[in-house]
Formats: sequence, structure tokens, C-alpha cells
Amino acid sequence: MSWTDERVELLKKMWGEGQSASQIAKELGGVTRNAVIGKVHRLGLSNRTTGAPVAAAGTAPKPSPEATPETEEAAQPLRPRKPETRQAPAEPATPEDMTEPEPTPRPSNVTPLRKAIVPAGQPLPPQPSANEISPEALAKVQEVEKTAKRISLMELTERTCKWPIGDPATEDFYFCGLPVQQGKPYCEAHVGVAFQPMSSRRDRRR
DNA sequence: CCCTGATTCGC
DNA sequence: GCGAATCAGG
Repeated sequence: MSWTDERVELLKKMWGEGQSASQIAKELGGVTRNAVIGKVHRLGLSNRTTGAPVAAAGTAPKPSPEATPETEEAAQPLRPRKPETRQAPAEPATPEDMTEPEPTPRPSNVTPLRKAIVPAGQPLPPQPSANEISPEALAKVQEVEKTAKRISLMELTERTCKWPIGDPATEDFYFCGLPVQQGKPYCEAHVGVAFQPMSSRRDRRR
């Protein structure tokens, strides 16, 4: 495939939106992330670090490509290869999406500021407000937590289970880290308790 | 190991 | 101009 106008535009758009090179490549198809990065550089729109939030979608800045200074390359911007501004860190576990099922989990109540933080040492009950979660699912979770990868916040990726385990106020806190279920933020076991098939409350008027 | 972007350099 | 290979980093 070649860099047609359309493809280049999509590239610009997505890059502007902060999409990663690999994502863009995936979207475009027929190219690798390397190709995308290469193109990005050739287009001269590498630094996405403009201090300003890069969420301006649809608003193409239309950067006028400076009239090439005939007088040699005087203002050659030296770019220290350090400015790197990593993308937002993996978002903390936030069960929130899907359609009907409502996220019931609050594995460890993350108490914000000072306010009676649970004294470390007392293993928190798996579920604050036990309810109609399939006992099976619960059992499964407890099992999984034994074999969890126990990864840190920094190690979370799109394909690692983000289910928090333990007390955030303690060293004994980590994330499940097992392979997530396609699309979901959690592994199979945790998806099971995170997203209820909506059982109670079905007297919906429509 | 997964991923990210940056650079190089033969084509 | 292109992009695989490689590098540097999280």
C-alpha cells in the first residue's frame, strides 16, 4: 500500500488524537507501525508534546509548512531526544462500560484522603457487599488470586487484568495481571464478578 | 514479555 | 520516499 492522500490524512488525524503508531497502523492496514512512525517523521509531525492536551479531534491545526528558508538551514531546531511525554499511564481499574451489567466490584475500597484507613493486617473481605454474585464466580476469583501475576500499576497493559487485589495502603497490593478477556479490562474470572448479567431489578418499564 | 516512539540506512 | 531492523525506553 502507498501513502495516498486519504491515508495520510487519517494518519495525521489519528496521530493528532494521540493514537499510538501501532494503532494507526492497525487502522490503516497494510502497514506496520514502523511505516507509520517513519511517515510521521517524514511529515515532520513527530513531537506530540505540545503541552496542550492532544484531544483536539477534528480540528486540524493546518500547520502551514513554513516557506523554506532559502538561506540555508539556519534555524535547524535541534531536538533533544528526551522530551518524550509518555502517554497517560494505564488507567486504574475502572469498571465502567458495557451496556446493561453494572460493575459491582469494589474489591478494595480505596479510601481517598485520611479517613479511617483500614488497619493493614486485616485481610479485607473479598466483597464488601456480598450479594447475588454467583458463588461460583466468587470461588473462581479467590482461586485466581492465588495464581495472579501480581503486577504493579506500571505494568498494567491493555491485556492484563486490572483487578486490584489487596489493600492499596499496603505493600501487599497489586493487580491481578492475568491475561484479560478480549475487550474486557479483566481476566475471565474477574469479569465474572465485575459484570453481572443483570439479575435483580428486571422490572424495567419500556 | 508486553508495549512505545526514534533512528538508521539499503532499497 | 519508504519501512524493516534496530535502538532506547517504560
